[in-house]
Amino acid sequence: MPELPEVETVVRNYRPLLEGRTVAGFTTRWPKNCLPSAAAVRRGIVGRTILRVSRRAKYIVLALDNGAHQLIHLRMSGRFAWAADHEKVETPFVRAVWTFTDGHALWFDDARKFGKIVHAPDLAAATAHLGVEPLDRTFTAGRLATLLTRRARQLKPLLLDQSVIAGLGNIYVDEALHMAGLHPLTRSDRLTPAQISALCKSIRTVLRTSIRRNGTTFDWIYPSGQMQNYLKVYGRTGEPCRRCRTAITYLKVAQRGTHICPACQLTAPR
DNA sequence: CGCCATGTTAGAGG
DNA sequence: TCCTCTAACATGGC
Repeated sequence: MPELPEVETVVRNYRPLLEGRTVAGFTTRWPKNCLPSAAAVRRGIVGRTILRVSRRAKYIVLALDNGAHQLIHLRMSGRFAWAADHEKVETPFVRAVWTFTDGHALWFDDARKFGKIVHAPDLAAATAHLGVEPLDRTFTAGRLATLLTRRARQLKPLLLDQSVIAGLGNIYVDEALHMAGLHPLTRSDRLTPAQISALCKSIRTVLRTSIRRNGTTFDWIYPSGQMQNYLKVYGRTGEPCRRCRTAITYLKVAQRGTHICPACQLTAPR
């Protein structure tokens, strides 16, 4: 389910539910998801009060009252469910449950079991591998130019690399490249300053637009998003480009399904 | 059955 | 050292 806009939407929805609540218990039915271990995750959060809920890249960050943090990554199919006062909400693929001292509960449902729950005594260390936040004010055309030019990589996989830019995923990279008129196989060190500037602007616009629409909804995993109705290329193979009416084509780039308008995104590969 | 999937990472090979 | 590609994780939907 999650790229940056979807995770941001989850954070905004769950912030008022979680902040100020104290964890009474934590159980997991898939211990492999817990890092460094299920015991460490449980010990790290039971008895703690959640002070703040925020987001770093695609991680949901719970700031605890002892200075430690818990990070949750939804990966492909993770989602939260909320149970009011002692209510039973047995979702289909429950992998973990947090219970709170007032009887409420948070459920982590994750069909594919790729999601991660991480105990982080040191938040900075736990997130040190992550690159720049694309919606941060430090993400400028100049900064992007440095990131692109210091390497000679295919543009799309570079934008998906979380250690370079943190938060973009398959949908929004395709959307941003289309908006900027760039082919996903363009070499990262061969963009003109104007193209880099356009790409920077497109990334920020696409992400902000999606957050405004509560993210993209494809299936039961992530309800209530509206961005799927506004996508320009992702999932639109064979349909006409909204700009030039040329049929959207599908290709594989770095093993990921990729959607482009072959007329609007003509920049030379290699 | 075969192929697809909003993510990430380890390992092989050039 | 850097880059690219494959396989793997595990499961559901079409």
